[in-house]
Amino acid sequence: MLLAEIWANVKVKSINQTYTYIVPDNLKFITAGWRVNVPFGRQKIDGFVIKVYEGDPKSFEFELKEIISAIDDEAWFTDEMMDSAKWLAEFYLCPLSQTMSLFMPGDKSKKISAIYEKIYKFNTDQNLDEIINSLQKNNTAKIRLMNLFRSKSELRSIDLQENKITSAIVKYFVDAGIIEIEQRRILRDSYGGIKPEKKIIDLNADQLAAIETVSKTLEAKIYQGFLLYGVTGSGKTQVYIELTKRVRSIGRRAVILVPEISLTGQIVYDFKRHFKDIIVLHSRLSIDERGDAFHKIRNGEVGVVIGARSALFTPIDNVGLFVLDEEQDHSYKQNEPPFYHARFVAEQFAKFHNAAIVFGSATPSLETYYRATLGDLTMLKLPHRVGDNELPEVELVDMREELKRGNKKVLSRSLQNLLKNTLENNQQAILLLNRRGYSTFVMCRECGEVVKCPDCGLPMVYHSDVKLRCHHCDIESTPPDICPNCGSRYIKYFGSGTQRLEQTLKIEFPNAKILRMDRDTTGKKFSHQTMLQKFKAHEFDILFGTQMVAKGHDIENVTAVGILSADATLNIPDFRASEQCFMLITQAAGRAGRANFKGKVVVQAYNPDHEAVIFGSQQNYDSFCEYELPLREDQFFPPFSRLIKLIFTDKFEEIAKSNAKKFVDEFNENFTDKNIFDLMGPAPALIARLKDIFRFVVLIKTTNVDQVINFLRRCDLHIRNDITIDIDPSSMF
DNA sequence: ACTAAAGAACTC
DNA sequence: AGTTCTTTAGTG
Repeated sequence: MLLAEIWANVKVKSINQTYTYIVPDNLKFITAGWRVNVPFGRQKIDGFVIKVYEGDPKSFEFELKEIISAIDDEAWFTDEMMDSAKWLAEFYLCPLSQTMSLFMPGDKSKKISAIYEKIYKFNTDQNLDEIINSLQKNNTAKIRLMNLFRSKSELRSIDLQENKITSAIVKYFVDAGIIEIEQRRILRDSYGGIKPEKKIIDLNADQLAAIETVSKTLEAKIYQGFLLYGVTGSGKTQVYIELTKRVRSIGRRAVILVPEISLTGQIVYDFKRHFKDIIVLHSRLSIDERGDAFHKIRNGEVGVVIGARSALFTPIDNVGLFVLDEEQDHSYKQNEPPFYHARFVAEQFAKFHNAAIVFGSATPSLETYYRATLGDLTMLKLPHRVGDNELPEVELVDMREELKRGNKKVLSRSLQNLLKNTLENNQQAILLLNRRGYSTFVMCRECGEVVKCPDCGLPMVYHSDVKLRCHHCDIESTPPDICPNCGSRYIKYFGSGTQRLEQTLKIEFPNAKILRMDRDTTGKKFSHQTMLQKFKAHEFDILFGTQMVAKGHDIENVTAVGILSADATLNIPDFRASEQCFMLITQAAGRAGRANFKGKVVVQAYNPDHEAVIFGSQQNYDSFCEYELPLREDQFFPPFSRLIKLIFTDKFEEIAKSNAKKFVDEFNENFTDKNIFDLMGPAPALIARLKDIFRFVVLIKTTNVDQVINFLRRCDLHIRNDITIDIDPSSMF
């Protein structure tokens, strides 16, 4: 009898195996990869067919149940998708159902509702002229319909409507066997309307050299990783496009990843100039839209997939090129189960496909940059801006000085003047508010001193119960009234109050049109893009908002950029604080003066002496690396190690803590070489108490992740509900 | 002795 | 996860 191994699509860690079902006669056609409905205990659930084979149901100690039905009309998962899902589940220590769900639009198996339209075709056995001659001359509608077939072989209902042809007339020809009706699936495509003009761009020598280097790998059809390290405005997108052309010309496909939905607009537009068979994928599309996209990809109609990290998980085959634009961006990390990092997954997939992978950035992550210096990735440099536009002039403003001179406003006098001049010249400005994520800290506005933990030196985090906590050492204290460093009373609690900027701007520049852009104002699918388009069309003079205003769009008329509290990121208790601060300044500064005008940037900081701020203002990536890398090596942090973050949770603080401690002891017994396996914690998580559940963090640092992952599996950590495992986490706590 | 509530076990 | 079986706590 035909049996099937099914993986239940129930995202719970304790179900960590396949279940065997009988394949009923009416479903004999199913194979591995089909999605099915099965009875499971007292309920009906959906599941994935892992294997189909001949077997004897009586050889089981229990009665086997039958599969109820198939969900789709074909196998949903290709072999490649299943292999990838298996690898993901193994590496990220999560149930297979979780990683297989990544390859579906929506996490419950749902049949994609296809839309069909009628296509009217002329029966080619017939002679068009003879038919028209045979029609009565006064029946103009019938003649009109037949004449339409002279120019078109197929008609759609729009054509009939436009020519005022009723269904009765169509029916006459259908009954006579002259017209045939075909149902054809309509595939939704929200980006279908974009039809840019072709534009020929000359490539410079650096771009050509990069293209040639990667092309050799493309032609050899082997795996190789590249870092395309190009300053802002150096024409990386053009390199991606040329490489995509090359990979298409040898009959293979390309996957282009961008960090966020908001960034797909520009790159899709650029790619549409050169390619027709593009599909755009991201999580904001409706389930059915994504389903249609999968359908096209599965049919081989798509040559280029562009999208956010989820665009990795499609039925695409024969991929020759992966591109990760802005590879340093943290959006590539999924901060919920299965906590995958698209940068790492894309590289693994490139290995599966024997494909080239290009990581592009003006400010590469230290991980990627370090690998390139080791030769693990091939370094490709684009050191010049296209058209040799000048880099903007950057002025660093010491906000402590501003206060001393009596300016208590959020805008320094320099920035104030810059904005004034910009508006007078009818040019545009971007202001970046640096919100430091979820953590808040306490700082002296006079000397820039931040309250730090006496034990480890990381900034202490301010909590609403008026206490400061170190999230590394579990030490508490009360916030000081006067600065412990200089005795000043100007103590400021950073973390909120950023909304005031909009009011300030309106008062200072009453005639300027101001556009605010942040998470709250960019809800809908395209509003981010429409906002940018409006700003680009100069409907607004000043664009201000959080991080997202700093990211990859070029607007020619922007000549001024201001970064407020540029160094606030430094006070996040995380080893990447400096890197993030540096990146933010560099990226934001790169927005100024991209085309014909030289730009000017004002960077406001309370710690203008910090290397991250100095090198950021100079846009000097190499010096920043020289400064930061030895510090990382010292502390055994990435890129010199990889991290695994474990979070132990429990209703009782003591239990969470002691479970964590128990694990730490077990780990230390197994791994004695601290140069390869090191560990921090347990420490209370940044959000130490979430919904009355206590959370403790253990951070493993290692140069041998695979060995640690195997150890975690041996300890059965992956099936425990009270533990979260995050490999390559984006933050420490 | 009985019932309600909390935990553990199981789902082909 | 959702359901059922098993153990424990609570009650007069």
